[in-house]
Amino acid sequence: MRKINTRSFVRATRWTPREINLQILLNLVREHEPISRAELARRMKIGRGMVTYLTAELIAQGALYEGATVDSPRGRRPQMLYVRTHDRLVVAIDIRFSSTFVMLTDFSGNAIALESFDTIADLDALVPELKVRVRRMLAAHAGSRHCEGIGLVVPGMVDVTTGHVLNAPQLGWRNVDVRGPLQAALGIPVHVENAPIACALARMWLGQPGATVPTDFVYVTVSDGIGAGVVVNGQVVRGQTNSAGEFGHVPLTADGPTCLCGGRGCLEVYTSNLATLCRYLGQDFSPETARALLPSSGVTIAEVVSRALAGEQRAMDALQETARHLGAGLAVIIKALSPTQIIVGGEITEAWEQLQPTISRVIGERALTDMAAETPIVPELASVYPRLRGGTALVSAPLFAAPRIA
Amino acid sequence: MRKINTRSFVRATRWTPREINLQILLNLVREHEPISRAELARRMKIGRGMVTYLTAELIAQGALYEGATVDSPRGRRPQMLYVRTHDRLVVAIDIRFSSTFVMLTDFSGNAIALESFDTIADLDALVPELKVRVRRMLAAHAGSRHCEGIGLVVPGMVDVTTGHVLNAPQLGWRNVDVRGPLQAALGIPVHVENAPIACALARMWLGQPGATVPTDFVYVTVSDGIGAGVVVNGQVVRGQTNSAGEFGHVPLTADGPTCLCGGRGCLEVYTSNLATLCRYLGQDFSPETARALLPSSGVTIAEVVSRALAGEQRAMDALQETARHLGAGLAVIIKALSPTQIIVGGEITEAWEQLQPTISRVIGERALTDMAAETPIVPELASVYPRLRGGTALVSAPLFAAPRIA
DNA sequence: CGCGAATGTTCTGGCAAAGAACAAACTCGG
DNA sequence: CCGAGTTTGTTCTTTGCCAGAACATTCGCG
Repeated sequence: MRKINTRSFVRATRWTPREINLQILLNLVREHEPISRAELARRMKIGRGMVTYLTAELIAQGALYEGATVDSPRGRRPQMLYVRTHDRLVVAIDIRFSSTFVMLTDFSGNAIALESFDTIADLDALVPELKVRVRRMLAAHAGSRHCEGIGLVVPGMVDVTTGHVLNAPQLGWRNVDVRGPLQAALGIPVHVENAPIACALARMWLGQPGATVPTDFVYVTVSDGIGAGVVVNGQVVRGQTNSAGEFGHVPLTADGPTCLCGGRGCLEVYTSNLATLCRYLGQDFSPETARALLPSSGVTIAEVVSRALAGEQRAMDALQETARHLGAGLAVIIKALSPTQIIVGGEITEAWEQLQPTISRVIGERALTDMAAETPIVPELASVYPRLRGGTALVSAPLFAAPRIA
Repeated sequence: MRKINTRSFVRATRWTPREINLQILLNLVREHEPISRAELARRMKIGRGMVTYLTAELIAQGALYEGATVDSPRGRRPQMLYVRTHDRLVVAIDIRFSSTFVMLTDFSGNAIALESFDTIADLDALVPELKVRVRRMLAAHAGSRHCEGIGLVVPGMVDVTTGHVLNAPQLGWRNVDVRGPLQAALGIPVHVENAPIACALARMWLGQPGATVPTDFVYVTVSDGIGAGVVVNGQVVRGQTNSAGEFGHVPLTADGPTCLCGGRGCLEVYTSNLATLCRYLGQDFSPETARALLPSSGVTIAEVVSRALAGEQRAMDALQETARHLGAGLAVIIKALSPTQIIVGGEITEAWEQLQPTISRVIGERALTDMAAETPIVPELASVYPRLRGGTALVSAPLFAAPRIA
């Protein structure tokens, strides 16, 4: 039951049913391809004539294409329909604290080329560098295929309507317009988004065909900080100030270590990769020591995880302690939003088999109901490049989204 | 940007634009009444002919009625339209731990009659009692007006699709079907809802005409426990297990007092009325002492508030301590959801002038951004009967909600 | 009383949905 | 090899709503 916002609504016109049904049809093809017109007619409960009419428009637009006919037990052989994805390209860019990744993908997220370079935090230097790399990548691999957009994923708060990065502490950006210059340099539409939200969008829009796609879930990223992308009713929650989902700064204790945010005992000071590293190195966590430790020690979180998997007890203890606190944090999310599942991304998921029991135990101790205790906690390995998949989703998802009506 | 759920979608038909535009028009009248057809045509950017056509249907349905014509500077005098509310009745029922309230209201929430009785937790005794009272109330006050539904507000988790109360600890109800028997006894449609969500719905649907109606907010109820109704994008968030919004059991400290939920240091053990009473009486909080203290001491939260307002320092200290912890809890909500506002309901709002600075200070200390720190925290006094208004909204809101499409 | 201006109603055209009818393409059995 | 049966896909007709123009109504003002 949704309330109509009378200050900002979209009235229905004579073409509204068509828009809606075109979009439903497109999504049905997306999730069931290959699929025939007759099957679409059955699923949508409309006549086959209507399907012919609607698909003709989508084919003319270039959204769908007809494949080969296929065998059937009897009767005329159906002609299969597919979403046109392989010749529509996207450049996904993932800017992280140390490295920036640039990936060329097709519309369904399949990688075509990937490169990376040391992150340049200065925008005036970053934009030309990206321009050269994107141009080169497209020249080398695009061929006749067309690049439909750039998806830029940033570790920080973003206003997606303006494309401004409001606050990205890791890059030192505050209220920076990154979309404008990049779009001007490349002449390709640019979409900017916060990393955890982008990961959530990828999960929602680029799921494996046949997999059940959740519409109410939380994607928690564990890296230098803790972030979360919240999806409710198939829509991302941004909040008034584009700062929804900051579960990383929910306090677990009133008197814990001080966090970068100024608070004490935040989830982040116990479970971020920096916190895990400090714990492994036997240091108390503080923002300063963590930043200092990172380069001087030469140990990375990936190293700690692999040592733990190799049997080093000290590394495993540090990770298990992280898992305990992470379980407490996820329990807060479950109480707040009761999602159908929580997806956890980050390097520590490589040791998921070892950490999952600990996380589940803590959630079980703290959950309010049995059903809540059984909320699936699903890992997503860093090796599938969730952020870059998110960049692709930024460009492709709007073409499949429900039309805004009423 | 919303994803279409291909397993459960509503296809558009030839009548879909009509449904949508009828609903938009109805809501425009609701929020701007009195309003003329010509003004509606301007606001909806459609021809006056279309408005005549649509309003004729709504008038035939009994949703709108025509009022008097009204003066205008020049030209034909417009004929004003109104939503039919005064002769459509609702019985709102608020079941609380000690008392149950029954109120007869019209469709826009105006009270016609109110009575209360000691709560009967036994469903087999409660239903006949309610049957007698509702029948008597309608006979005495309804006249020729028709009662369109009953809105039942319950302190606990509810599955609104089945009308079952999943868990209401204050009443000792677990998975109880309350809608079925009540509907059978009275022959009137019954809607059941959790109290904080009902309060949120009232706020969203029965706001004062002209007031800005929020579509992203959280309603926090402070009574024997702490509950929250969460509204995102104009829709209530229920979560997978109908347990979203349980911010009362978010931990503020890892080693605080034990809560009824089994956890430690929950927001609720610091800020519920029971916790405030314990603090005022100089007792440490525990679930048992709280329940025991309540009847034996003879002091109620309302009494503590009035003593604090009368100048008793001990009472004010107890309330201020509650406000500090409440501020910490609201800061968690702000970080999680970044709502446009938070509404606080409960007896302690009577002392809002004194408590608000404390709450705002704590939020300001903990907020991540300046904008988040300025999130409006709005009190709603218990004297306006927020729960009963919620009961009315349960019945009236579905008739104004956006049609479900795609 | 006539003119302009605004509101509200009626009429006509165009277009998309709905469904029936038709064409196409295949299997299977005799 | 042919026709019956079956399923897919296309075409055609009907229906009903949106859209906009034309028309009717009702007021103020000179």
